[in-house]
Amino acid sequence: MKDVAARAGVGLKTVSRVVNSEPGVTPDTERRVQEAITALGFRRNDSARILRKGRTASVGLVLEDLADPFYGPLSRAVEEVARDHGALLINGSSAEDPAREQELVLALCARRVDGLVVIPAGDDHRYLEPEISAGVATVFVDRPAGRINCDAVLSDSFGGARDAVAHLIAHGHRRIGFIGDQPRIHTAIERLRGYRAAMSVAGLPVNEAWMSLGATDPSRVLAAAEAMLSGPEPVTALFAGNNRVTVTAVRVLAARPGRAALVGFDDFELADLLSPGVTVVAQDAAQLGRTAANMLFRRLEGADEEPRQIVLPTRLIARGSGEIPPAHRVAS
Amino acid sequence: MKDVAARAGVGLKTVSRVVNSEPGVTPDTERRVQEAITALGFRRNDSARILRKGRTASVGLVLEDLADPFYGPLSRAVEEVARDHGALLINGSSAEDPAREQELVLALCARRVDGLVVIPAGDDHRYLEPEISAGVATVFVDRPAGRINCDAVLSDSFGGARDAVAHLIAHGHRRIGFIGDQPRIHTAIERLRGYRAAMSVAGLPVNEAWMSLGATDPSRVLAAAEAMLSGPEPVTALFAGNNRVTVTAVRVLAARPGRAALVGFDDFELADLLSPGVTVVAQDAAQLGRTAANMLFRRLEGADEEPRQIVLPTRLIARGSGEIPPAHRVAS
DNA sequence: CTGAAAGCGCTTACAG
DNA sequence: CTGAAAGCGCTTACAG
Repeated sequence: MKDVAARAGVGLKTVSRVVNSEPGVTPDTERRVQEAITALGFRRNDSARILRKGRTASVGLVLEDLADPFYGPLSRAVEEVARDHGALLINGSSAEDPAREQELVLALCARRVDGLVVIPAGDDHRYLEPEISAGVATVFVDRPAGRINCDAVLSDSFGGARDAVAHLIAHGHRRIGFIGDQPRIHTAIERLRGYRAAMSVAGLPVNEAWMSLGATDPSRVLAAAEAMLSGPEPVTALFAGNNRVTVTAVRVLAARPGRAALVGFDDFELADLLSPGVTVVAQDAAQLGRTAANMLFRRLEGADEEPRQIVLPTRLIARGSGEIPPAHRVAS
Repeated sequence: MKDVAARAGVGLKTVSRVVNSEPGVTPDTERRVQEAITALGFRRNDSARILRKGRTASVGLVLEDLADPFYGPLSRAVEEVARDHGALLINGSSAEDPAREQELVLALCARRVDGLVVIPAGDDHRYLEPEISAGVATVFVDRPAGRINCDAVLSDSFGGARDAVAHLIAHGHRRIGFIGDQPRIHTAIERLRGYRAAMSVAGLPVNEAWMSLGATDPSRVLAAAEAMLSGPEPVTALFAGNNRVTVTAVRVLAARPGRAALVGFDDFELADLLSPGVTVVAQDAAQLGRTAANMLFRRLEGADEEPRQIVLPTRLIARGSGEIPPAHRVAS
């Protein structure tokens, strides 16, 4: 910039004005500055600008896994809102590891992102307190913050799970298995609660062997499903706690004779084209991201309300797999 | 930092040393500084650090659409490599709009990302020349740069398409339709070339009505597929130019009597569980991202070779849809 | 309409 | 082992 000013024979401030298209520069001066800019190949350094201005026009997004199809539309929605506000998106995957989540979040804070959208892996976010009081707006998505009071946008995991299980019960099932995410994760606990509530309302007993929380990698889910579908008290239906579990459950069931019923949490592409179509409790990932991002920018524009929690409804979509009746030898 | 130094009764440089855990500080001094840091809630401002150091430890990733399942694993792979090198990922979607691509790329350059991984939407990247000569390492992925000489990592679109179409021909098809992406996009042209090559090698005539390039939104693809499958010279098989097209083609075919054959470019989740399973030419999205990111960091570490183009092989996976013979009335 | 001075919060190069 | 000075490349607040 100094070189540009020298070459154009003007002051630094004038160059700054031209670069930012501020008013108050004669057309003639502007032309000289523009010429110097192209001649010297000048490119404004936004780091310096940021240092001076205080705002970085960037927001951080921390999620579990960029490669998970559930997070694609969510990220995209956050990005679009950020773009509308002239902000870039810096993001990273926690790989469901709380230590890595914290490392990422703090790295983002050190970069002075204006705000943070977090899909937490951990359940203790007190490490964020200094950052939040220093002014980093933060909104949690999909799962609430742990041990701090913070904005959050969630899906109705409890209600959705309850509806899913009630649906299976309405189709005659009495022995229903639940395979969910790790118990550290809020949605896993909520969906388990919903499962229990539906069973309890229907007056059905629950066997501990019908509930399995843990990692959602295929091998773990496969083992859990096989165990529930075999043994002395086999389940006649499965409720899968998220899209990763559902996909593996579909594979397990396709490979077995005498199909058990299945309802999955999260919709997924082509679920309707499988045979049978997969009945799901759908949540709107894009809407989740959009709502969170809007909340974030409202905070950034100075909204000074108490932290809020927004819960978005889920929707049961019947496609066939959830309407399969219990196998004959199992009918009550 | 000044406040911390004052409170601890030391110089600025000592605080800097503690913050960066550099050697040469007495344990006692260090303790005093640490105390001041926590008491004052000090958080290092990386913007200032970046301004001074020159390197931002961040790389930009510009892709078409974060929500497209093809880019999820690719992004994740780039992120992992960046993480191994201590860099963060800033990313954005071009939405297949060349102007938006350029806007994003230049915004990333103004932030002084160390390097750039670009899945281009446009076909003219001369706007990047000043940036590249200023030292921004750049690697293109999935599609090469246009009108500049730059590193690129591609899948073998031509070979993969040729194999796909040859596979259909080997199963008796003579009238084969190709539905691809917009002709501005390199992969669309290459896959069309592969289609033509396979037809030509087999001595089969090609009807212009059997080739349709354009947007990959469902309505356009649906119309194109319906047109090819109807009319005076209906095709008996479809070759879908990417995963978005394939998914719509699966829907179209499922809704029609007398199934046409289908081979898709790009593998996708659950392709094997559909009925019939969908035969695809698979490319390894994660490998594409990983290779590109490694290339980028090699450049950042000073590798000063000529720009290279790496082409990764594709793999045909037969699952049923590509092995359906032509309908009877159509057999030659 | 234009510019000189001060400063954003760090690090570098140097001296003690 | 420790620190004062200069500077990274911009913008802000002010004066002319």
